[in-house]
Amino acid sequence: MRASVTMIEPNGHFCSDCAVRSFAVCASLGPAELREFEHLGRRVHFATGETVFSEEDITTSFFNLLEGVMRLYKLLPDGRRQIVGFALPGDFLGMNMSGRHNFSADAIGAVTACQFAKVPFGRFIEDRPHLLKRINELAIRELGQARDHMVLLGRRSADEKIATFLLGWRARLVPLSGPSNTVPLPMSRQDIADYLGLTIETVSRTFTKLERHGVIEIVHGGISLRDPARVEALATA
Amino acid sequence: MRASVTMIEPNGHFCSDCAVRSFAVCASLGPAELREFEHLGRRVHFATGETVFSEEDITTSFFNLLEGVMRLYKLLPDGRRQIVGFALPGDFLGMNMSGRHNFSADAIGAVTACQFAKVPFGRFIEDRPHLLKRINELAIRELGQARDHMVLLGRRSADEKIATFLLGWRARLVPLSGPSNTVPLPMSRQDIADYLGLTIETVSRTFTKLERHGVIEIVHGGISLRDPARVEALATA
DNA sequence: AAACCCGATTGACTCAGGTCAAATTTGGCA
DNA sequence: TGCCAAATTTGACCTGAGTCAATCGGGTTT
Repeated sequence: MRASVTMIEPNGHFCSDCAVRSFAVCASLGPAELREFEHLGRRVHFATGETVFSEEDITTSFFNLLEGVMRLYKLLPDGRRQIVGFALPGDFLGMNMSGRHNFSADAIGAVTACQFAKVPFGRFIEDRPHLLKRINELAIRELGQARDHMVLLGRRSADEKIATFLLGWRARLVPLSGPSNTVPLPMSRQDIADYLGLTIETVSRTFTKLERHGVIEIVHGGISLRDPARVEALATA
Repeated sequence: MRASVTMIEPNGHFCSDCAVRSFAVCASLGPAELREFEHLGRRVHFATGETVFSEEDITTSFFNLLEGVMRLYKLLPDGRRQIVGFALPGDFLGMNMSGRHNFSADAIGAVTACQFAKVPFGRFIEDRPHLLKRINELAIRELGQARDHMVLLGRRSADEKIATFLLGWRARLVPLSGPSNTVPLPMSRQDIADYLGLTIETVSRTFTKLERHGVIEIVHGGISLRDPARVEALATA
């Protein structure tokens, strides 16, 4: 699958009319800088299931996700997988300025991203401390999320994991598509299981149980929160 | 307990003869800067079990750990605890430049740290991009460790967790006290359990089992690796 | 040196979530 | 429309780790 269907568009795109501009890394750039920045990135596409980069790769590119969803994961030698996060439009990937990526990333569905070569990007940052500061902020925010996820993985029950996941995912979608009680789930049950440290069967059973209890409704391509307060209660407990 | 026995030494200490200087944040500073930096920090002490800061506190200080060990953790409303990491000399704590700490930190045994007030520290960084870069590197390294720990919490068995923990902890001690097959464990069994997402009983039983099998030996204040290769095998599997 | 405390260990039993094996549903495509 | 392959759900059973309840030490106090 790897890099098989990747396409690179040679023609111009403009940062100024980029959908994710206001919350991505580039939010910290002024109009003049943006012009220069524009020439550093090229727009790339990935097809469903394609691997964008692998954990053992040394970092040669950074990506700014524009459209679609990606799963970020690590594998154990025997094939067990832990998904360490999902990336959404506006997310910046590959912050390892040196060394290797320490996780792999696949496209879930079609993905568009803005790709930057490591060296010119590094040079660009060099004399722009505000951009570095922005990247630092993003790293620290992710670190906070990572710690929250450790609590979930280490100390929460299956029900709590599912409820917390639904609310967290819904919250992440708000800036992209506004508030809603219907949570689209583009990732598979297996992906959810590997994100929450469960098996696919437990994920499925938990959804069914919550539906039987009238807490959620399993809809096509997602979950509808029938009783958001009860979901919240499950997640807090 | 909180801040009860804290002492602040008004008299001078010098960064130049600081034990952790070579691997702490300050490693990125030149001699002249170091002089200025010296005036920003004050040396503080914490007694066993004392809380240095809590997750809900808004960040007003950063700490550079000089001596001792700290546990960094998050609590669920019902009291369940997840330890998200242990801090050792040279570690920089409280990287949230704005907002609140998102974890709590207690001293395990007596601790000495270098404390910086947020505002002057922020000002100092402002026109020193190399320091910001250093902090960024540290954040990204921690992010990598956090992801590794997610894999452990979500996908590894009790035996694997214990083995991985022993090797990881031993590796972290190398720069501080050199390589050794005897791993000191200053933290309690409960701390280890809360770090690995286990119960204290499982931690205890697993240590006993490994000792029965001749893989480790439980010594006063730590664990001696009798058969490091076997521990390694357990951690890799 | 007896009494006490507190962390650690051990034992017996339980159960949440995993495993294995069918159904069943869904989606793609000829 | 109908067929195949993959994803999801469901059921029956099992087990790794949790729970609950004694002990066991080692260290400190009196």
